Amino acid sequence: MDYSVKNNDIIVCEKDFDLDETLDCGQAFRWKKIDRGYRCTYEGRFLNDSLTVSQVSDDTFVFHDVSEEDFLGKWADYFDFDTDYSELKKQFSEDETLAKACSFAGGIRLLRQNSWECLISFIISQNNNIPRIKGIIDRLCEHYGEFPNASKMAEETPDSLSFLRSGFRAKYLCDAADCVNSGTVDLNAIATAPIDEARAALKKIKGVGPKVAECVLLFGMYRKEAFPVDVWIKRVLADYYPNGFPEFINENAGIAQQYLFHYIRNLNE
DNA sequence: CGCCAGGACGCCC
DNA sequence: GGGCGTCATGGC
Repeated sequence: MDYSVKNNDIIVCEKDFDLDETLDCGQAFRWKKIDRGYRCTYEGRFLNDSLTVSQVSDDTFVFHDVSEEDFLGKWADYFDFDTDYSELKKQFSEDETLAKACSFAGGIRLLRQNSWECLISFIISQNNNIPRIKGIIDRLCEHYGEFPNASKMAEETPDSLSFLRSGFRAKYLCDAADCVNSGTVDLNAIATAPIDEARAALKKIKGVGPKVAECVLLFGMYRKEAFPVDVWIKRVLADYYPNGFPEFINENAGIAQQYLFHYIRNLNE
């Protein structure tokens, strides 16, 4: 990653990065499209932080009103600028289907998000659509003035969460808050635990099944080997990989999954 | 009106 | 252990 400081902004030159594809592909739900780019109102990976970022050309990005220290210490990490996606996609492209997926939506990057926020977000995501997921998370943040931590949410009951209009998921959110707040589920420990152990630990939370657990591992714990399988990916696996997913992808299967997901969903458009 | 949305649960056999 | 109805809510 190449960057320079200009007034109060950081100018980043980075290939294989598209803001729309990365911030609106269903891995994060709190980035809002505004006139000059995107804004995350309450928190990115970091409590009570905010950022406005915009893309001004194919490979040029402006991080507005950010100190060099904050950029290097927070946002460069959040946007995974240490990873060479060009090299990654080169590897992926040895596979025919993935080659197509990479050239279709090659600007997606895996965000390094907060694990707790991802847990809550993907519990909300079950049997739901993206606009409504965003709406529920909006109301959650608005209610507290920020994305609430587990301790705050543990004070709630399914009834007191009715303002969310999250339906049957409210009781799941309460259980998640209880588990994390009481220490029954230790997200930091899970983040570095062996992957199967981590999956089992997450699934102790009510409303967390295989798909949600995998999303929390991938999007909230940067476990790149995690591979969320939803109806779309099921379709990809059945149609293009009847003999199984290529093994050389395994350690980065989650990132490959992102390209495939975006590709298959837009295939008919 | 019915159908669907990046699923999980409970119950069935 | 796989198959299926059910679960709230809102957009189309």
